[in-house]
Amino acid sequence: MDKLVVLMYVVKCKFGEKVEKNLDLNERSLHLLKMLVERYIQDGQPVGSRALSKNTAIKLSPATIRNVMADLEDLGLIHSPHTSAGRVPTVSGYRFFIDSLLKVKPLELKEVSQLQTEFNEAENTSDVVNRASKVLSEVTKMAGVVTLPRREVLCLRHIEFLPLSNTRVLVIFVTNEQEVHNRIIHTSKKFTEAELIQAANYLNSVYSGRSLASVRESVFNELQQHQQQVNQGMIDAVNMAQMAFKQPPEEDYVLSGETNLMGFNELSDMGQLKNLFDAFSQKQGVIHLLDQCLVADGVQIFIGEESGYQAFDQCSLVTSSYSINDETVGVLGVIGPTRMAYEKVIPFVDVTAKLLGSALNPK
Amino acid sequence: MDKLVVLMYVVKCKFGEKVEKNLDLNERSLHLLKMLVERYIQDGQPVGSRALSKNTAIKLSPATIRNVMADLEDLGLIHSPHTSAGRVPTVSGYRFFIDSLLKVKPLELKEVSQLQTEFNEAENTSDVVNRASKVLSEVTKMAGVVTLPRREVLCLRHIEFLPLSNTRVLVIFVTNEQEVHNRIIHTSKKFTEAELIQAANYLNSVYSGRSLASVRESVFNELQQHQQQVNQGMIDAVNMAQMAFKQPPEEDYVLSGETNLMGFNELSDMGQLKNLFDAFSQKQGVIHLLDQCLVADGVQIFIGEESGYQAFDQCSLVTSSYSINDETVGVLGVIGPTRMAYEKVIPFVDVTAKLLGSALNPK
DNA sequence: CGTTAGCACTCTTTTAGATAGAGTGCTAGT
DNA sequence: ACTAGCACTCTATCTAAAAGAGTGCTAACG
Repeated sequence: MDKLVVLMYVVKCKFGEKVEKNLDLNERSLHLLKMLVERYIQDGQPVGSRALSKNTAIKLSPATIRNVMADLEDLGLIHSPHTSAGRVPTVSGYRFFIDSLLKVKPLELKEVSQLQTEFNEAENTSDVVNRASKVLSEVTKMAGVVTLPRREVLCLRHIEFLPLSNTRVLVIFVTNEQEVHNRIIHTSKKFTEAELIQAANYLNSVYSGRSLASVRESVFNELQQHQQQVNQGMIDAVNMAQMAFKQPPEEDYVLSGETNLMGFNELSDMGQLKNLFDAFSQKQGVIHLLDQCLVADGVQIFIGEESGYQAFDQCSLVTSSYSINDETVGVLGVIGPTRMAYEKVIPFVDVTAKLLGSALNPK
Repeated sequence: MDKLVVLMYVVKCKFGEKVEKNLDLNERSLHLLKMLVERYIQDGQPVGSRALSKNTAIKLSPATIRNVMADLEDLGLIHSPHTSAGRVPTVSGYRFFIDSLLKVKPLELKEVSQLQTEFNEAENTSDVVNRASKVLSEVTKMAGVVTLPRREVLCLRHIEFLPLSNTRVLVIFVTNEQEVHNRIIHTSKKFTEAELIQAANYLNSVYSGRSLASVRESVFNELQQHQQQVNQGMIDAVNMAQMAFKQPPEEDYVLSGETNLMGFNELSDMGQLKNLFDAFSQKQGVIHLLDQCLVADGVQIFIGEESGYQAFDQCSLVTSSYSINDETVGVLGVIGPTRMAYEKVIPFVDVTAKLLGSALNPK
């Protein structure tokens, strides 16, 4: 194990203002809310005033607690399923809990190093990503998701062209030492095998070792400048490179442990569950959601409807972006019921993101 | 649309002997059984004697029908969930129904040609396979599965080596005109880039255009024969080829419409469903099951526990192998509840397999 | 002898009512 | 400001009863 990672939790605080505004939310109310949420996360049952009162840390009668709870309900932080049930946190309640009340405890060194070992043997990018996803799901017993690192920052190692039928050309390129990609382009004319080899040689000599993004840029500039250059072979090569790289990188993610979600009875409504799994297999909706986490640093959390994605209404998503060489290249996270052990999941997701980043870092 | 396909249903008949043995299974009983199964497949409710009696095609009193049903129950073909419910087909009942009673109706030409169009635009193998899987699930509203074609019969187009760190070498090879594969091998010594290029050139000149299976064989023979040959470069090349190809081809399949299975209430037990989906993501169990269908021609059916795979206990699997150039290379099928419309699914799976085969056929 | 009508019986499903339990809101008292 | 007490509401559980569906058996019929 080489690098240990500094833990830092940047949790977005949407409701920061609200704390100021509602002065009636005194120390005691907050503490009660915290107790209530923690209790609910533990048991999954609506928690009543009596239950809270029995809690050692609180020496108030149920009646008093009821008054406080009525206030919290007015503020929309908790909610009663029906008259004679206890209270349950609302989305706002969870939000407030996470942003202002939750004391996240960093992982122990031992746990971190154990996590680290999961990545040690991995050979290539997709292997690392798979392991990350698997670890996320296995540790949390929920679903783990990891987006593949953005291709932009990958480093071009080698490119090659093979002629297909007609004007189609198979482009194979290797990035990041050992990741093989391929795509098919349609050229303006039919090239011979020799021409293609020559073109590849040229591109390899000029662009090998540079990032895809910079290659794309250079290629574009070169086309602009040398529009009517003498060396047609070079133009052809650059042209083909542009076609190969201009296609938007297909975004994708790796999901593990989806089936864990079938165990939670808050997700046991078959219709909802079907929606969720449909979302998983269609992918684009989830990708869109994950992309939103790409911009922010640190851990980001979507609670229930906050994600704005119907299928995730009953779920929470705890994500963190991960970086290679200080450049953010992907997102990873955990998907589970809104009632999850945030205080454990948050630091875990954070650390895993850091570890994934350094595992992907070319030494 | 170029080729139309001859339909032929070779359905394995496990219970062929039983028909002979039980002489009491006269015409009438068989017809009644047929009615019962059809009715049950339609409604999903246990069917009673009265319901069958009302059926226009049968002019028997409920009492008589009850006697017959008692016989059928003794034979283990149908079964009563409890005293006052109707009867439901057992696995044996379904088996007998499918093997001996079912009149499968071929698809209409129109339907076949419409199916055909689904494959027309597909460019490469994985695209074709994906479409096949999607079609299977969308038409049947159940889950569709297609194994990737066995690599053995693929034709080697091009091979290339790239040096990695230490003695590791990245092998890229193209099969079947445009399918790109890659793997990493560990060589006995460190090769220079020039050596690797030379090795690739040699292999390309000798083996290009041959099937992977034959390449593997030749490579093996060559190593045996020329053990102490002068040309070390050639030995190295052949050696690397062997390492690249010896690894067993990773079998895989494409699954679509799994979520359709969440809609059936015979599969609505969350525990069972979880098992099923776990099986889908672990893959090997399903692959093993599908491999069993690779040997037989035509449509094969596993009903409920017949598959011998716990997770599929509540499901039936209707499969057919598919072939390229008369060589069987893969399996495709439909997964759904045992109560499915076999008379439609069977011909559909059959035709789809034929179409997939011809879509994959290099012209 | 095969078929049918009749009937008692069994089992599930539905409905209803009663009861217990949990928790609340309100009021009055400390 | 807090608490005790109490009436009230709603859910969950249990019981009993009734309805419905279907069977198995027996005896009668052509």
